Amino acid sequence: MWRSFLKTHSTVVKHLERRMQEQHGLPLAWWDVLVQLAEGPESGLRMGELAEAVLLTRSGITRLVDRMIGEGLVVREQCPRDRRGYYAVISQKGLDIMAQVGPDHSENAWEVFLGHISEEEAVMVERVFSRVLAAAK
Amino acid sequence: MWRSFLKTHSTVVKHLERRMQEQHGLPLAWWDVLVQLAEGPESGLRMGELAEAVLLTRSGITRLVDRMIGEGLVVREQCPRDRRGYYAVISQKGLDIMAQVGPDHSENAWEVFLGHISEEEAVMVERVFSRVLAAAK
DNA sequence: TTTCAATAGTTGATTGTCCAACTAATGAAA
DNA sequence: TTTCATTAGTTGGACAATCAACTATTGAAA
Repeated sequence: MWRSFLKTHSTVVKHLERRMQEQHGLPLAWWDVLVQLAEGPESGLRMGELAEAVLLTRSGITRLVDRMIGEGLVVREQCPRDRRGYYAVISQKGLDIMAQVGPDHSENAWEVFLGHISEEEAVMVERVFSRVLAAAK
Repeated sequence: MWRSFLKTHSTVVKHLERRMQEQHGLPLAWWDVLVQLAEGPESGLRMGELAEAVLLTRSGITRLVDRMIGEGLVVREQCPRDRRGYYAVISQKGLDIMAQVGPDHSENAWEVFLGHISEEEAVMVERVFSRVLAAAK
């Protein structure tokens, strides 16, 4: 069971990564960042919050955001209350890209993962993993 | 559900990785290789088979095995039937290390993952993931 | 028997992530 | 008010994985 968990993760993530790269030339990690920023508050997310949300270290997120700024998908804004801090904010171009990529990504995710799992199963798996996460915290 | 899947994977793998590094100074990937070789045939596994089993590319496994040979955990043996091919074979030292690491690793895996999942849940999750994998193949 | 596309594995170059060390700013205690 | 441990984020260096290109070998078709 542990092994099928690992293999499923690897297979599915690689599949989604490859598809998104082919279809839009976008790394999956960039998509994750865009989603977090779009779902979060208008003002953006602090670097540390974003790092946690996308499962990277602080230094990892610094560099990822740097690359995305280089492509104009994200903007860095200084935090007025705490001058050590910065917000990462999604740009209009970032929003445009999301609109293009989103439908394809959903279709891919459905094709390779969600489409093979029933409603009850999803609920069940969700419940199990939440329990694991709560304990690991 | 997708997100809890990703987060669980990340959290659990990082936890096991860290514990194994602290307790025995061994990367998790090395453990995976040792397990595959110990479970496989006496003669060892072809590089390509091993790559597939531990979810790496051929070039990835070449380098990983190189490192493990450097530490004396694995031996490379030429395949007599096909002179392009090589077997990776676990050494006595590799077997000794497994004996030391195994119990701790099992305990860690139980503590952070398996211990929070009931028998029926495990069966269920296994079934779901097998279905996903069969379709992705 | 010769040819040549396919296969096994390695290597060079690149990439993305991490750790450790660092700078700058914060805020609570003396 | 001064001090200093803590926190936010960045940076240099290391490392492991990838892709593309390469060598050597295989085996089937001409």
